[in-house]
Amino acid sequence: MDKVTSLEVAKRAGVSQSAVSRVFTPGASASNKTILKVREAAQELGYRPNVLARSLITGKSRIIGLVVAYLDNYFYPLALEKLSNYLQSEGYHVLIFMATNDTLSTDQVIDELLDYQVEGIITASVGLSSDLTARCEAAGVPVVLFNRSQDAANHSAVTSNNFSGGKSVAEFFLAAGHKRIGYIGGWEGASTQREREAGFRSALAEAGEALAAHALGQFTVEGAKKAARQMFGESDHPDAVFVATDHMAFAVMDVLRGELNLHIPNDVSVVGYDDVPPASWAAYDLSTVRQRADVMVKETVTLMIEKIRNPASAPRHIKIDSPLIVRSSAKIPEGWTS
Amino acid sequence: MDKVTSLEVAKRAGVSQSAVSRVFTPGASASNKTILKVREAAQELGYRPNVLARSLITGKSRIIGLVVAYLDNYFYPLALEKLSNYLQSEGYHVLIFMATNDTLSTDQVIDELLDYQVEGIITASVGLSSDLTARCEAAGVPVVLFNRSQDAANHSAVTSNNFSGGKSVAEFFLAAGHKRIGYIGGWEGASTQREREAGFRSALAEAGEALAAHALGQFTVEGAKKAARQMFGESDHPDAVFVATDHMAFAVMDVLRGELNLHIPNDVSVVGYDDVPPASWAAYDLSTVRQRADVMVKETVTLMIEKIRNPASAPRHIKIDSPLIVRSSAKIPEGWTS
DNA sequence: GTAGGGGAAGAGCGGTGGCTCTCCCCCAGG
DNA sequence: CCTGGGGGAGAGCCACCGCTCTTCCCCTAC
Repeated sequence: MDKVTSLEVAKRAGVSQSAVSRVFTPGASASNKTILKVREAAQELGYRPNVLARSLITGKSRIIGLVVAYLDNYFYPLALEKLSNYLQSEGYHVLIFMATNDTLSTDQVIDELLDYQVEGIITASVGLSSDLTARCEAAGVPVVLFNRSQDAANHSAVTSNNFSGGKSVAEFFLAAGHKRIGYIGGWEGASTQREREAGFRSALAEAGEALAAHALGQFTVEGAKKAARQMFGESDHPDAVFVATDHMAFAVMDVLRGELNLHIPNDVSVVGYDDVPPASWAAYDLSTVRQRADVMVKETVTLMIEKIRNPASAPRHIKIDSPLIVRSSAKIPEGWTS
Repeated sequence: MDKVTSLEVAKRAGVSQSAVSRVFTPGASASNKTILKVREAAQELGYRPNVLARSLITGKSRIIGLVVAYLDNYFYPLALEKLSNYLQSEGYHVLIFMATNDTLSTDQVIDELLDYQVEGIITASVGLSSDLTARCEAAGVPVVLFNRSQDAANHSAVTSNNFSGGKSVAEFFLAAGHKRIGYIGGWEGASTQREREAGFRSALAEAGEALAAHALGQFTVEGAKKAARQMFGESDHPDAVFVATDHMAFAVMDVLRGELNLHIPNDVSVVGYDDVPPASWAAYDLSTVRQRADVMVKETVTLMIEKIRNPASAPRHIKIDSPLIVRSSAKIPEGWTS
């Protein structure tokens, strides 16, 4: 019933097996007559080349491994969708692996990935041990980090410009006249968290201001709620807060409005980061820094393909500009443009 | 630098290549001494078996193809995450394909999937042409539909019990005393849409009521908004509406509250379907029918594995009970329990 | 006659698995 | 006690999975 091989097609078409192979290999030459005969026989038998067998000999699996940690932040599914589409259009396919965020499981997951002879690995919001990096390097498998960077290691990475993104939020708050400014971050292990905070603090410092309150929400809804309750529980609470991801910002807004009876933006301005779809929904209408997933994905794939074609190419860290999207969750400075 | 083969390991360990193979094959026998020598040599060389080569001869790729259409409904990323995790724990890996919702591209996508010698195909919210079904059948690749069913074809499928889910929403509305009841659906091609509506209508009919308003939102935010504006633009608008997915329900709520100044649930009761995370966020607090993704995934994988082990096993359609989750977006009937 | 296009043949790619062969252990018989 | 034969575990050999690619050869066209 199953498994039609090129040999059977060859027999039926009355040619050699290698002729069949040539017909199905893009760069190869065959006479029109042979092509016709072979295609017809293949059609009749329902033959399609076995990609696995092909990749065994060519050494190219056309598979890209993708390692993802959280899918609960809406940004990642969206990125995944675009990534998969884009790679598909380039003739690659995506083998997906979920990783919890401890290094142990990540390492194991990447080992399994390597077993599948993937041509490259893209990790989304996942850190890599240097040991692992070495193994990928040794196996000649390029790695590109998506939305995460690592200083020490020589990986390629694509992120939004988190530092300048954080900075622009601070400038926005300052221009609106806010004085008590808070920050609710994610998790110290994440480069995105660190850089957003650093950019935010740096712009405050330039203006001679300092952070009035600081907390970490671990990128979770519960963590963010807890941070918000603590930061806004007292009467001298901040009048503006930058939350490191939209996902957490929604939770913060829910606490401010639903539990603490604070009005947004009159009592508190809230700004997030990511610009996931719910940020534009009327119930939140969240001002936020937009991570342009499409651009990030495009750069990631480009970088990946470049490294596959030329393994010696130097690792690069690409930072995508991330514009501030102004909506109604934060006080808008007089005469604010752009 | 790369590509350590079993032969090299064999040389270093001073054994035959097949001995190396045996050490890395679960069921095979080898002496402790050999195992030790081989493991050591493999360690030193960084050897891992080539899964592709293995699957070429065993005929088992341990790859499951996953076809997904929309990742913009939050339900799917969540399901995908669980699915991938669960399959991983069973020793399978997921090759992911995005499909737009026309049959043409789906067919092409599945062809490519078949090229990778996948052992099974799971489609999430995607319909299959019968021609395609036949080809999968012919190739001996089982197909399981996730969150979609197809009457005619003999596929296995796992869905929530959409009919009874829709029914329970109608009963809930009726118990609360609603008289003008509307429905905003998805897209007629989707079995989920049809069954939810059928269940909803059937419970109304049993009570001697009929649908006061009906519209389709195509499962998109824009479509749902348009439907809502149209349905609630006049003064004799419905006082309760069932929206076929949470995703659309949020958009409907935004329009009702933000554009039409209607109060929820005083002026209009809204109930959704899915129970995605934002449904429990305070800004929406949406009453909805819960699709238990974890149970659905578990059943899907179980079914898949059963069909892989025993290709002759009869196709089954498993329906998962879906409870109504009562929150504040709809009037709660007096003395309502469960 | 020579050049060149295109088909056939065969050697792998990195493994697996059946078959054979060896070696060792154990037991029975002299 | 020593020796020989039977049996089983474990290692080696080799064919093969389905395809690509190089080499070689043939046939055609100029």
